[in-house]
Amino acid sequence: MMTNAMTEQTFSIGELCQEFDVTPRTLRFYEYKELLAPIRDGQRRLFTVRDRARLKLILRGKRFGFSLAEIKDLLDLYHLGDGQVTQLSATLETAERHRAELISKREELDAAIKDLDQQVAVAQKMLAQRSGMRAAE
Amino acid sequence: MMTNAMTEQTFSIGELCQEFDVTPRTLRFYEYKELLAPIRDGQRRLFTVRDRARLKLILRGKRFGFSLAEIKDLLDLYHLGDGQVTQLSATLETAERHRAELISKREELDAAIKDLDQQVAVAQKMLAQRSGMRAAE
DNA sequence: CTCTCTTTTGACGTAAACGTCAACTCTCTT
DNA sequence: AAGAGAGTTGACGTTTACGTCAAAAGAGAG
Repeated sequence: MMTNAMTEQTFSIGELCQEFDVTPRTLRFYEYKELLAPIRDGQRRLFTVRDRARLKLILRGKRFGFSLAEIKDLLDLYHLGDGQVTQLSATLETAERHRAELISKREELDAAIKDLDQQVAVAQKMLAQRSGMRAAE
Repeated sequence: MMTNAMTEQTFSIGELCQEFDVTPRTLRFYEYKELLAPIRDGQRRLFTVRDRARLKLILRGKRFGFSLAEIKDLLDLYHLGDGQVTQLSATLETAERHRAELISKREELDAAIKDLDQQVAVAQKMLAQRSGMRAAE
C-alpha cells in the first residue's frame, strides 16, 4: 500500500516570487482572495506543488485578460480529484464554456496577427517606394 | 482627380455604444486618453469610420489583456499612411515586437486549451467510472 | 547573544478604467 | 411654448490588483 507521500516538496514565498517574478504581496493577495491556500509552518507560508501549479494557471489567465474572480472559478476545473467528486457534470459544463471562450480568443488572436501582418506589408511597400523615389532623384 | 470623399460616414456616440456594448463614458474616456479623436458638430462628437476601426482594435486589445497605454502605442501600427510616413522603420520594429508577443500568446493559449482538454478527459473518465460503480452495485 | 535575512501582519496608498450623479445644451416633436 | 431624448462637461466615487511602509517575529551565522 503506497502512501500518498513523495510529492511533499514545498516552496517558500521567496522562491515562488523569484521563479514567477511576482512580489510576496501578490501571493498574499492571492491567498486572501482564496486563489491559493498555502499551508503553514508556524507563521510561515509553505507553498505546495499544487499551489505552484495554481499560480502558473493564475498568471496564465491574467495574461489573457481574465480577472482574478474569473480565474478563481476556473481554477477548480484544473484541480478535480482533490477530495470528493463535486458536481462533476456542472464542472464539465463550465469547462466547455471556458473552452469555447479560449477558442474564440484564439480566433481573434489569429485575426489580430493577420491584420498586423497586412499592415506590416503595407508599411514595407511604402518603405520600398520611398527608396525607389530616392534612387530616382 | 478623385476627391478623398466617399467615406464621410459618421456615427453618434450612442450608435457606437450600441454596436460595441460600451457606455458613453467609456468612449469619452478613450478620447481623453487620446485613443480616439472624434470630430465635432458643435458640441456633439462625431465618430468617423476610422474612429470606429480604432475602437474595434482597442476592444480587441483589451480582450487580450493589454492596457490602454499599450494599446495606444499599438494603434499607430494599424493606421499608417495617415499623413506623413513617420519613422517608418521604427514603427516596423514595434510591429515585430508586437507580433512576437501575439505569437507567444497564441502558443500559451494553445497550451491552455490543451491542458483544459486533458482535465476534461480526466473528469469524463471519473464520471464513467462512477457510472460503472453504480451499475455494479 | 547579536546581527542579518526572510517573512509576517496590519494598514494606508495608488494607478487604471471606468461608474455615477448633477446641471446644462440642442434638437425635435407635439 | 413645452417636454422628451440624446449628448455634453465637470466632479467625485468605485473596483481591481496590487505597492509601500512600519513594526515585530523566528531562524540561522558568526
